[in-house]
Amino acid sequence: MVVAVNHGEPCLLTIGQADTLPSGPFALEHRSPQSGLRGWVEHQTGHPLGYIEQLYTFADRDRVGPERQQRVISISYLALTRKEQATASSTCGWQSWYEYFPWEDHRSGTPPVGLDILRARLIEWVHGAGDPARQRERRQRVAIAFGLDDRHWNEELTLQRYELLYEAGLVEEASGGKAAPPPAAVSGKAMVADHRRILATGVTRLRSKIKYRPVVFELMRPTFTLLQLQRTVEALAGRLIDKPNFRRLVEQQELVEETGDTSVDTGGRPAKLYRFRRAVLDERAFAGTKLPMSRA
Amino acid sequence: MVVAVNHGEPCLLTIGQADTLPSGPFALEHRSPQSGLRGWVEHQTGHPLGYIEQLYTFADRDRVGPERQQRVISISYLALTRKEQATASSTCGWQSWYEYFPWEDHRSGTPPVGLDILRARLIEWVHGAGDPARQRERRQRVAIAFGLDDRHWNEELTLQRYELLYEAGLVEEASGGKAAPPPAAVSGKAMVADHRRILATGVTRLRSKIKYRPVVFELMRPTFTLLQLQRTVEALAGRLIDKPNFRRLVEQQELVEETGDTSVDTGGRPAKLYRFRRAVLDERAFAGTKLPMSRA
DNA sequence: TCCGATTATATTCGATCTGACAATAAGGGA
DNA sequence: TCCCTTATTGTCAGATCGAATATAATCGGA
Repeated sequence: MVVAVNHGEPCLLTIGQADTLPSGPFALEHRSPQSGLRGWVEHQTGHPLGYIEQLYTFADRDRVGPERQQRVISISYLALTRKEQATASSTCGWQSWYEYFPWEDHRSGTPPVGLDILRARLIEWVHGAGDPARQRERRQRVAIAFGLDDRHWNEELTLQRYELLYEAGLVEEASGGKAAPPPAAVSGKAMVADHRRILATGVTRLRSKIKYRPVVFELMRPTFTLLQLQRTVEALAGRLIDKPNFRRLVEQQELVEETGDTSVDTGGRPAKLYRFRRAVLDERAFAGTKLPMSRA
Repeated sequence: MVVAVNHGEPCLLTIGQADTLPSGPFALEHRSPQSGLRGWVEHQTGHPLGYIEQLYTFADRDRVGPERQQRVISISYLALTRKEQATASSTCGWQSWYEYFPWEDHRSGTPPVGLDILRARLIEWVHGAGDPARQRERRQRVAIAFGLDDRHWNEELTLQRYELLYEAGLVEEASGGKAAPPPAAVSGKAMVADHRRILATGVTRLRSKIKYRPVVFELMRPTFTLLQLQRTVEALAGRLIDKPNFRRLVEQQELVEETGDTSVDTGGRPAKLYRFRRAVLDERAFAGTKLPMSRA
């Protein structure tokens, strides 16, 4: 799963009909899967991968279907890069990840269209459970994941939300029969096999990671304004954050330093340009970073 | 990596000469590696594994040595259980994990014996680097990981500390030549292959996880006092925490409920017995938990 | 039975952090 | 010059956290 953010949209490198994550068997010529992945993607996109993290290893039998009895082991990775110049080729392209998870984008301030439809269908599913105990359990899981009652929307629950929708048969991949899922504009674009689940895993991981590790900078150009940085974080988190508070945290942690230049991009007062202080990668690679996004 | 805590010591299930983590190939009869692991351990210890989490998948070539050209894929897991009755058999036993990492146990209030020796040897290693730039970089890594200068000791850096010691040739596994490592009382008991590194990975993961997920309870008996709970957390974290603050956080998060009984274990006022509120596993499985251990 | 040792439990206080909001600064364009 | 837009700085109240203090209950021995 290769991620970049451009023009405020979190993008995803896909192959095929934009329904497949880049993948492939890795040969003995690579010392590790990581280096194999790195070489493959750098060759395809022409841009180096700044950050690679292992996501999860799937080794379940029957993962690729009940007919094959051989076990397939898939190691999934999350990689961050920058989408620049001519990277899209005939074999791969970039897609906004909210095409696959329309309900995850809360940056407009109001809930995305279709979220209420999903909530209603989920409530139906809750009532479809047999005994009351199971109903209560389903009801609570939906309430937490989708912010029912007066709960806050928690953007880190992407994976749990996808799993609930899958269980309720509300995404196309869950073709166990039952009722038809809502239209794609509501339930999102499907992917092959369990790729969309891997994607949800990556989104969840990334959304929690940006809060305590300085990984956002892998997605930024060498110099940037604080608002650009904020927009990138918002793109990943899928929600708006307070501008002054964001600046305060970034500055007091000394994550960035001024270049001295300013940018006059869009109308308004010119913004100072900053660069990431590479030094903190040593200082704070473990030490931790904070972002202002606890509740609300 | 199977972990339990008994009598305030974090213990580890080992096989062989207490230098090997339980492991083995898994067969097609298991639906997933998880279920294979669960069955294996439950058969050995007679106690169910409460919690299993995937740690990391190693797929590097040459991992088992340069002679074998076949790639070995190892998926490592972290499992929590309780050490009860007759679990130790002839094939496996429990070891305190601080036997492998003596420098990680700061529960006495003072730094463990031998930590200063390691620090001194690490400084030697820093000076052994060729150019000054590399020296500075090593120096900073050591300072962060081992709390040099006036930095706080960060108990979550177990893995980074082990990797530094390995790089500096101060643990037995790093037999790349060079000087002999310090005695085992200082540098800890070695394990076969990279098992000690996996262990360090698990310790790091667990120490950070207990701060935001209610996993400690998998290590507790059905009822317990708040001090027992605190001692368990301290055993994992390797440091002492403030009693009133610990109680406050546990109570205000409604993680536990009183049973009505009291315990008269050691002298002093009887302590109320509590049980874990299973309900929060649904409520807060994602929502998060907090423990009072930010800084020193 | 009284006292002190020991541990449990409850409370307080101040420093810090955080979220929400307001105010001022610096450009561009009509 | 006025106004619109964005950048940047500042304020303030509530929540949180770490540290320390105060009170309660039991046991064992004098």
